[in-house]
Amino acid sequence: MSSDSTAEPSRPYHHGDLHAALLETALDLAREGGPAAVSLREVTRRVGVSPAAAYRHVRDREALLRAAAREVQARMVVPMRERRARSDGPADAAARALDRLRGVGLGYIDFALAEPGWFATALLGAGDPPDEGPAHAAPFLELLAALDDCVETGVLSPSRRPGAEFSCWSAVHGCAELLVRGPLRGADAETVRTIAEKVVDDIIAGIR
Amino acid sequence: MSSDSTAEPSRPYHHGDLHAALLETALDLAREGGPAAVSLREVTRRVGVSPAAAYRHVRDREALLRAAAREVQARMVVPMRERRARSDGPADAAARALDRLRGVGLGYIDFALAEPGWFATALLGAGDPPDEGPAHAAPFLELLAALDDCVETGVLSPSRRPGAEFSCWSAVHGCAELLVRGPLRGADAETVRTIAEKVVDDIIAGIR
DNA sequence: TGTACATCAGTGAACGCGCGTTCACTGATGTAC
DNA sequence: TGTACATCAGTGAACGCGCGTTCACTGATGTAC
Repeated sequence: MSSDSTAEPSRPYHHGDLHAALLETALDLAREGGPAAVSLREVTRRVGVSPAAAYRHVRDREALLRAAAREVQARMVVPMRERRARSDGPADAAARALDRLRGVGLGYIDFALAEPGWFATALLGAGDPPDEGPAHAAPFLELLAALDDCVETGVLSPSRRPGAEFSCWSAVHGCAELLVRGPLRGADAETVRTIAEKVVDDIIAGIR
Repeated sequence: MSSDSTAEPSRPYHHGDLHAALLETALDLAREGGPAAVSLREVTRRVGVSPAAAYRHVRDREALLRAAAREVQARMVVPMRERRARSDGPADAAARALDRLRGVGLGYIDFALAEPGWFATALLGAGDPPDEGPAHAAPFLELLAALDDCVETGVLSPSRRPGAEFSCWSAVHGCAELLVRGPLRGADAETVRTIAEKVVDDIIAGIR
């Protein structure tokens, strides 16, 4: 038997883990309506707690939003890694490195298309607080690793490596904005796919 | 002698042209704080008119914001054209076409850096209202013309022309976001310049 | 094992804010005779 | 040229909204004796 009279299972004490619940709910709201939809009042309302309760676990609204952004960045990277793990790709290392780089780019764009609310939130994560490095967001690290892989396998000349991450990130991020918020929002799936692949292939050709 | 007792020069009747004043002030606010800073109350406050007065000239806040966005797009294109008019560039047509394409890309990024508030506003201009075509924003048209010029002068093979505008726009827009709001915001001017040029050159290399 | 106490997570009410939008109005302008 | 009238740009007050944040509090929990 539970120690609770009502049906709620295992709430150690007051709420259990309100901090986690706030973060989870902030993610729900960001997913539905982007960062602007994340308000402390709506978050606490959904969790079933008074607005003031949030302040026991979170400095202010901005801190919660930044935490959510960091979590989104982490989730962005999951499909990229899965794609690579599946890897029914080519056998030789060079072609595989290239395929990986392509996968990072397409994974980024796919994520933006599948989760526009989260995508809009993610940018806020690379914030000013000193505890987080400047450009250490998870998807960016994934890109750096893929590029290094390309250099190691001879796909990319070492002399062309410096700054390549900025070109790749720019093209792929810009493409995502173009398709999600820009003039091409609402294009049909086939067009979207074509454009995404062309942008990724063009920038890879450009940095080589 | 003016017909006015106070020093105000030439106000034909009530305000003169409140519509223009509202738009101009909306642009000021967008410039200072991006689209979120454009509120009808603050606009009318600055113009010195009651909030309700705005509704004689503008359907609602969103309509004013869209009008401002369209105006920003138009202004974005001015420096690009000036740069081209100065044109102390190379003599032969092919190199000049390439230079023009480069100029459009760098002009886009420079504008974003110089006017981040306006830049953030511009995207809202390519809106759903049927009076405006979908992808007919001024900077985009400038890009199309530059690309066509490249094809005509033999810089770009006609077979590679289709879709090239999306690759270029993606790279350049993504770069602007990277530098203005993204992980590289706050980088020193020299770094910024280097990255902007590399991104533009890489994508041009990639589409050829 | 049982009781007194300290802790601190969550409450409820309130603060002050700014927003978009509406409404009946008023008063300056331009127009018809 | 002068007067009555219609127009309609701008007013002022109010509507209802949601927000972030604070405060003194209360009550459930864990702890010391």
